[in-house]
Amino acid sequence: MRYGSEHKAETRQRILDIASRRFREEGVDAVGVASLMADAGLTHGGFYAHFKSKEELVAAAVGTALAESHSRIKRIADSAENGIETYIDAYLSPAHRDAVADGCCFAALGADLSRHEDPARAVMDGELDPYLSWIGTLLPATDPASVRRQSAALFSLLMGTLQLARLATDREQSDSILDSGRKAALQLISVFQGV
Amino acid sequence: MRYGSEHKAETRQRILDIASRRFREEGVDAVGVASLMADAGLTHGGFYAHFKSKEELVAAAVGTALAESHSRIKRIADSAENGIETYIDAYLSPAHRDAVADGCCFAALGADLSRHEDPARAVMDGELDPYLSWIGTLLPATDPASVRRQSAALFSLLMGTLQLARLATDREQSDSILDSGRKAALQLISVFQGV
DNA sequence: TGTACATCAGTGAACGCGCGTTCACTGATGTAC
DNA sequence: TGTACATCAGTGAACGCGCGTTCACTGATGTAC
Repeated sequence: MRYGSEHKAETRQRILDIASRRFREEGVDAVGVASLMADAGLTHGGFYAHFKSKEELVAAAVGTALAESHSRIKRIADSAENGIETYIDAYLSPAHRDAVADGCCFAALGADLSRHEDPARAVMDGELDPYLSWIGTLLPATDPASVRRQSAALFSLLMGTLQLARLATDREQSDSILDSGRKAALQLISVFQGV
Repeated sequence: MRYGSEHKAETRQRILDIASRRFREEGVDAVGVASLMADAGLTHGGFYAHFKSKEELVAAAVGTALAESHSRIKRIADSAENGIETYIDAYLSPAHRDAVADGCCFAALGADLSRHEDPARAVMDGELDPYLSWIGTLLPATDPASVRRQSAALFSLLMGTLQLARLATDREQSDSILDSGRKAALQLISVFQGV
């Protein structure tokens, strides 16, 4: 079976897209290579024509997940009039809570990956700084050190809120956790602005 | 080998203590029954004299972990003059960041457990409300609904900050994330107090 | 234009391994007589 | 007090299973002549 010149790259991308979604949804350990390849319409043996190991796939898939979820939320926030409020609302929306597979990679896999020193953790660690810097661009400008502190705190609040909302089984309680986080985030922004 | 009357209960507790620490440190899936029993000085076969299944152990160990880490931090905060500040400082201390095995169970296992509907998740879910209520007792009293919202937001900020600090590989960056969270938490408290 | 060959993405059987779980067994101790 | 027996926490071999990984092979297509 010989294929066109872009065929292999397309297959690799298909595996990456599926992996980046399923890892967030089910956790890295719960998703096996064979099951992943089956989802891509292939058999497990072919996997190693695309990746050296599962570890390497995890790192690449985390990179894909970070890039994808961040570019989506950046697009929403950067095009809005009030970027920071739009960002907060999108991040703490019930839709984001319910769409783990397409959602924030830090919230879904951060606690897991922080346990090991492996390539995937390095990828996520490396993406933290740029992401916090981007959040900084949405904040009222003061000195860089303050912006950095404020970005970190705001994102911590959002990520923690999202995870708590995902943990709560009761729908009403979960919704109210999201509301609490949204309100507190806006209050925090006000403090940052010196209002 | 027949033993004294409390012997079996002691063994069960020993397994639970080891499991509650190792699950937080390494993750539930990474800790096998055999390895756990070896840590307790026993062989794997005896496990099922104490627990019906690994799933049941996980639920019991999560209960132990929650009870232990909460009672420790409550003791510290409740005995202090300014409970809420003491709580924030303890939760966001470098010591807590570095002691995953003895630390907050929500931060260590929350994201993992929120993926399944199993007994352990139910245990953790059930402990969330009481824990947020306790945080509420440290907050300046207003109406119950506000206190609840404030507790949820404060804890989200703390948990998110702790996880982010654990994710960051660079020690200096991690310390500064903890500082950011501490500062933001205090600012949030001030807003809650209407200062 | 037609034929022979090289390519290589994908196949699927097989590998060693560790997992959770089961079960016949052990043997030190408590109890009954 | 001494003997026979019951108890049962813990042992360790064995189970089926799914994991990540390897590898000899396939066969449709591109290339060379």
